[in-house]
Amino acid sequence: MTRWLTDDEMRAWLGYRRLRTLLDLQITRDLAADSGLSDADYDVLSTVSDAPGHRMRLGELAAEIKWSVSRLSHHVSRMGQRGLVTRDDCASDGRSATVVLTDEGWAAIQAAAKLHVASVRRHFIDLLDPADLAALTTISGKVLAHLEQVTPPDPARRGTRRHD
Amino acid sequence: MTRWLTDDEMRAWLGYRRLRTLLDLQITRDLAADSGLSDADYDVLSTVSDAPGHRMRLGELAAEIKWSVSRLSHHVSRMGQRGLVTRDDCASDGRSATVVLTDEGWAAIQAAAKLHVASVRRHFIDLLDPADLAALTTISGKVLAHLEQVTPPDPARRGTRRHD
DNA sequence: GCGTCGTGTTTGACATGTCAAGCAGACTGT
DNA sequence: ACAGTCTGCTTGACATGTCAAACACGACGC
Repeated sequence: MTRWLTDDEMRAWLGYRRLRTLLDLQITRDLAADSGLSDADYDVLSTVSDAPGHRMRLGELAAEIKWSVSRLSHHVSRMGQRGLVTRDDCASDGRSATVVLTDEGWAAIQAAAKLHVASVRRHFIDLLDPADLAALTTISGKVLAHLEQVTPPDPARRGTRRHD
Repeated sequence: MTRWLTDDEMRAWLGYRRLRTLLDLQITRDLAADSGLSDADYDVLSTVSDAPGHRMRLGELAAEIKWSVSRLSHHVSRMGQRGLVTRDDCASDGRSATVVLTDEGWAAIQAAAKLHVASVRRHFIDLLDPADLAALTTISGKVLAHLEQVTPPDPARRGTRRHD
């Protein structure tokens, strides 16, 4: 009844799983050793630093990096204690909170980015040739097109079935 | 000085990151909804169930699934409370602990496996054609060959430089 | 035999993530 | 204008992961 994975399929799947485990581990380690930041810190800092004024609404930021709002709120508090960001009350909407990079946060992400790119190159990008990169982009494109239907990207369009 | 990522490289890297985030999220959700297991539970159960006698030394299991021993020890305790596994003292070496599947654990992984494979097919494998799968296997092969040098697979061969 | 060290595992304190309330500012209809 | 509801965020209780210390057995040298 069940269609099990063929050998080729299994190799691809296990390869992905193992890649994911080891690559993330290595990148995380490098980041911590090089810059004293966690993956989480890096995602927040780099995303906010791309936004105009180095500031971003909390909810938007959460959506962008696919975190729960609650997780982000907790994490921003911790980053606040370390002086990397501050919260700012938005003028137009009293409920909303805005995450703002401090000078220290901006310095941290600038310093980290160079080393992070080097790490990504060393352990991933530079190991692959252009055909590999193209294939990877194709693959993630196909899968993401599917997943972004299944996982409601907006609070809107809710009734999507999860099993088909 | 720093070699930033080209557009193609950036697309490939961000694609991978986003794929990793969303695919894992979806697979985890399905697993929890279908079988009441976490990813962590599934990794432990499926690995132990492949071992002869449905039993495995704690340290070996940890190495196999790339967890810290401590994490596994904690997690085995929790799984023990849920009746999925037990600890068994090894006869030959008094220090060592062995993780053994209970009948309930065996039943759980058998039931979960079918649904998990279906989920993996639905959200990943069946979206890709044979060329994609082959490319993925190539890519993970290249990267893992590198990473398994960098990350000491054994407690032996320690002095490996992390930056080269 | 018996200190000493190495190895495999457990434990406790703490960091991080999740889930379900709680809360306060904004919208809506009357 | 104000009761009810919605929305965006915060909070607290709890689950999970990490790190370093403790532990307990085994192996080795004397």
